[in-house]
Amino acid sequence: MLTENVAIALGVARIDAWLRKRVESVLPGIGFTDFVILNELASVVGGRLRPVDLANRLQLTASGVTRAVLPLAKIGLVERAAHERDARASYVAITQAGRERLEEALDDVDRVVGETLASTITRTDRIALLGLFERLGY
Amino acid sequence: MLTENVAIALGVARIDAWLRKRVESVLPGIGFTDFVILNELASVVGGRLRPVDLANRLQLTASGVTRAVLPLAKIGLVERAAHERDARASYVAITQAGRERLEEALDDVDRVVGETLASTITRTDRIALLGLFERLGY
DNA sequence: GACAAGTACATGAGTTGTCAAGTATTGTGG
DNA sequence: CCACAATACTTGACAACTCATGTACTTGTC
Repeated sequence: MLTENVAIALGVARIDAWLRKRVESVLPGIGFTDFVILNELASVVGGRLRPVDLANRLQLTASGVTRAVLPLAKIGLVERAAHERDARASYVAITQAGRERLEEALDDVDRVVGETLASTITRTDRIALLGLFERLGY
Repeated sequence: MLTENVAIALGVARIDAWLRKRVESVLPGIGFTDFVILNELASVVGGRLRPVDLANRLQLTASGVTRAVLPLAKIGLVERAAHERDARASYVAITQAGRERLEEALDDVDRVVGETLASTITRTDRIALLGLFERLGY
């Protein structure tokens, strides 16, 4: 017998898998993580973050960020820059090309998520979900 | 600027990553996917499913199921059985040991999810989420 | 009843994440 | 001011998934 808590964990996992699959299928040449990274960078002033901060925000590890950023830098959507005051640290910054690719992706994602959820999610659900995300600090 | 739809996709992904990380840390010697597989098998009459059905329910591919089931069968939590009428197909069935391990896992997962969500999720959130899962057919 | 098409599953190769360990740099207490 | 802890990142080894493909079997069609 499932408790409410377990049902929530399983349900969230399932919705995530479902949405992620659909979102990835429309992303223009980048993966879901790439999309999230670009979005996170674009959302902060200066458009740049240290890898370690990126990792914390995205529930990734530092090495995960290192590996994800590498190909993004190679195709010019982000670039690495040295930290002014700490030679250990560095920055990952979104480029103009990255912002353009992100804009494109945002449109596609909005559309596909809308289509996916349209028939099942109510206005009340949306408000509850968005409120929950806000309280969780997202 | 994020639309509601995009915010939902990102928020769900974030909650999933958060919950999954905590759940995995308490599971007794099995991974999150293993837990979900055992739970799925235990929830159907007969306690068995064809790999392809398991894949559909869990948003996995057939090969993902093949690979996940292998180690579970090796430690005796599930067993494979031939299909009576179709020699192409087979069954994955949960064993008694599997059910016992699942019981144990369910307790742990309930506790850790409760602790993780207690401070941030409201009664209204719970009802909204559970209602949403139900409408999505879970 | 033979053969094309479809279904169920397995396997090889690639991707993307983790963890553990290593390097370089910075901060700090005696 | 210097040894030592902490921080930021990278790298190698591994795990878990996907996609593309292969094999075995079944089904529909003529």
